[in-house]
Amino acid sequence: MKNQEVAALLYEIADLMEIKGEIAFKVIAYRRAAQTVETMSKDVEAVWQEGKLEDLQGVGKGIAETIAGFLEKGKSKHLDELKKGFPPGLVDMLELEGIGPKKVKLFYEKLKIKSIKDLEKACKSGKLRNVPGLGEKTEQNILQSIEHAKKRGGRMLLGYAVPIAEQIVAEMKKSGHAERVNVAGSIRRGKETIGDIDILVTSEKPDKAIEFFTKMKDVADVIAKGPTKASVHLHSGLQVDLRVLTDKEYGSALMYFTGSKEHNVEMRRIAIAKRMKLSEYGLLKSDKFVAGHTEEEVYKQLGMQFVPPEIREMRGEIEAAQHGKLPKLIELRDIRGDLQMHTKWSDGSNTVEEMAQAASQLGYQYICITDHAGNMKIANAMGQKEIERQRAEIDKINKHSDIHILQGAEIDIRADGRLDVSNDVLKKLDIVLASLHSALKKDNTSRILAAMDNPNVDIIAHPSGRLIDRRETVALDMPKIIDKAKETCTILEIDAQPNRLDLNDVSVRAAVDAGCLIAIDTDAHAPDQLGFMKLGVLTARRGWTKKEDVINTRPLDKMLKCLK
DNA sequence: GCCGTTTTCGGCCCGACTGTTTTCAGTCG
Repeated sequence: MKNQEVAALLYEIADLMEIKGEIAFKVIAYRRAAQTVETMSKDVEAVWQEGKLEDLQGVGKGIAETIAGFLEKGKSKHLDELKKGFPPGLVDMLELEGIGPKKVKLFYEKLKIKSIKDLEKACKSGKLRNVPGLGEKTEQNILQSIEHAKKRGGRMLLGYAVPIAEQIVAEMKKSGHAERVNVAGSIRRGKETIGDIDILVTSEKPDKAIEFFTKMKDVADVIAKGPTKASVHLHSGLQVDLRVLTDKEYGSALMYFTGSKEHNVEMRRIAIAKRMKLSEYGLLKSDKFVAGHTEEEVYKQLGMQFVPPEIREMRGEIEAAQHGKLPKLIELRDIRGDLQMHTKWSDGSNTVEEMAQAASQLGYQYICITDHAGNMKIANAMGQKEIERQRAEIDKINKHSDIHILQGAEIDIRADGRLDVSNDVLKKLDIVLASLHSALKKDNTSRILAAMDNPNVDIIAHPSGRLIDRRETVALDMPKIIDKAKETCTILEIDAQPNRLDLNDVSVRAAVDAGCLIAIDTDAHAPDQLGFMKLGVLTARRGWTKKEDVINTRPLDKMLKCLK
């Protein structure tokens, strides 16, 4: 699949056109097309071969030609033309807070600044202040942006941001200056990584709320502070935005602040088509307030179903909501068990009994202990004798446990596609998870296909093998894997570890659409990691997953019937 | 450059905040 490459090409063209001073709508057009290609499940190359590029949303004659040229020749004439006369470091400057295309252009033309490094030097030597429109304050702000960029080094994992956001919500509630307090933004949408934290509050005393917010103990510096809105950096480098509103406009503001931006833009467009106006202050018809107290009422007034935050990504949710065809998404409370976790028998930090007790407190009916088995010494994998001893232990605990414990194992798929444990041993386990851990460059797709053909393999664990902050998705033919999963009745997993979330949202959706069954597991290596389940459910929801698509929403007997 | 329940031409989301300006451009979300 070359979708990501094509999207990157279109984004880069957009960035360069913007710096060049191209009219805004052209730039927007390229970004929209890039987004379509980036998030669609079909292979862009296949669409091109069918001659149907122009059927894609936001792709017309011009952009279709650009894409076709790129797919044909492996490089883009259009992009090469644009790059002429532009040093490669220019677009990097767009990553800095407070720097947009106009400033980049200005820096380059007036001061020959070609990179972030040049820019830093120019600020330190006070050269920027000589340019009309720029001043001393601008220099300081840019230096600070560069510092933050160095510190932050990209986006933060959802699983790490959620506790921080919850902490801030708790503080704001305790402050006495805010009545309703919510996390909005990409955290509310459950995106796997987040750029900043958005907090929304209603308050009778906005100035007090803002004051309290900008003086919280974790705040390192204040970026912006007005009567209704403020932004700060925490000591960790993370940016937090606060917006203060009245109760009346709470719903429309929550919508606005939740995003995605693209979803909001489309919603506003729909409002205009209906001769109304949508902003964070409500839905207005000739300046008369129509809706805004709740999100539900805004969607209703625009003739749509309520769209859950997790799917507000411009992936077809608007059309579905207009036709009343949104699925009822899975919820955390639907989960009845967790089918992947580790104990001291391999690389976990607690006993079977301790994990069972923790799971029991979450209200689960069953769990599956899936310690590593085979030859993976690095994960302290169990041998055949240990598997038998573990079985005896589990049987013993099950006699007095209020939660049913299954014995499973996580088995490595070797470089040649064979499993690391013999079928005689696998047969005796309740559930077998197979997954890639090593030799990730070697023909990953056929290794997974081979594993699925094994009648003992029930679940493919963390199928793509990615680690969000360290390792890219291994090269996989996901459509092939999904087809095979359907054919062999193999379950695909969403591993809910913060740095995995694997399958990701897009792949989950493709799998569910194809009729595959999903398991959402935490892969917990300690009791508190069982709480990652909510991240897995968020990812499933982002993939339009329903309760019935997920095997561990079923009671024990029905769940077992889903296995091979 | 794209697109059509207002349109095949003329629009394309909208408001807050900052820094530099004396009325606004640039940036952000």
